[in-house]
Amino acid sequence: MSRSGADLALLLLGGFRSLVDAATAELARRGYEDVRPVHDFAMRAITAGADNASELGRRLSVSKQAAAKTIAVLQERGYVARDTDPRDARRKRLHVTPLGFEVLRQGEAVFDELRDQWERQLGAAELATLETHLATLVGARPVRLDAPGWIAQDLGESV
Amino acid sequence: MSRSGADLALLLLGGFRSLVDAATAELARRGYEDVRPVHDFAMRAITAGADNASELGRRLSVSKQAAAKTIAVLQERGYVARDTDPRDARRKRLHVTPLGFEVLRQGEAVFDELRDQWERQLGAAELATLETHLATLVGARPVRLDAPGWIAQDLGESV
DNA sequence: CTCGTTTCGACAACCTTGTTGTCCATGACA
DNA sequence: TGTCATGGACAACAAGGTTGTCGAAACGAG
Repeated sequence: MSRSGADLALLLLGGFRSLVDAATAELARRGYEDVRPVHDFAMRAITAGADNASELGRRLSVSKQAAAKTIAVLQERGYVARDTDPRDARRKRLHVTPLGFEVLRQGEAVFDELRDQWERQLGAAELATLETHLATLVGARPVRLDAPGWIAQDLGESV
Repeated sequence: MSRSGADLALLLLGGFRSLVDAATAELARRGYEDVRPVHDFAMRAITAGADNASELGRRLSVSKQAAAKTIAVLQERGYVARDTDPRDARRKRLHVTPLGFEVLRQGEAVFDELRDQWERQLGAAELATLETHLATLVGARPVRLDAPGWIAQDLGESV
């Protein structure tokens, strides 16, 4: 019974959403409400060296204005902080706060737990195979997490 | 090398986006630009019996106002048409036009071609296994395609 | 040293896809 | 007939993104 291509797309989306929805819920349960993937993604980029809004925008493939808005939210929640750069007065150096790191750590743990759960359902070897195959198909293309409503914009067809 | 849970989520998202982006591009190439997944989804629901805005909203788990906006777009493009219901003057009966059906048909074909491509890369049996496993993990939960920016809102963590 | 160019950050206006709230016309029913 | 439910339209607003503009600071060439 060969499934249709549209079904396959739906399966992938469904898998992703299952994971993500569960993770979001668990994070909220642990006291980190309002944590969004974009936030996590941004914090990782900041940790990795994107210490100003313009650079963060570039790394996330988003306009610097959008990056600035994300930063504003993160800052408001206390996940990142900014101070002026003594060497370049135009910049405000960004860094992730201990609280921000805690969110990152917990988020990772939650996702790993979910993966373990799937592993118990499918078996370690099976899940590993599935991952390998997906990796083959997806390739090394970086995944962008931006673009609000992209699901509605890009999801081209038949899904 | 056990991958992390976050990577798994990213793989799923990546797979989905690969498919969808390719399909959108191909559809555009065939002359159907600006076709969005939501449109396809909505047309299917209309075909399946959601012949008015309120009902469509319910089926798509979206407010009737949002459904009405989608309908307005579809109508403008000529994919659906509306006429008054002779038995209930409050209603405007919806139906998909031949052009709309053509879009649906082509969209399906595009997705199937993409699936075939993956099948050639992985082998029929392997892809079937992958699909079966995903289906197991995802369960029968219907996938909602709504919520603008849900990716940014729900993607909870670590992804 | 000064002038032009580039870069950062902020502000404003606008788009898109949702959401609620409100309202009227119509239909269903007691 | 009077009351209540429903469909559709309109308005106001939210979230996330975009582009355009602009001032301040830095850099580099004369």
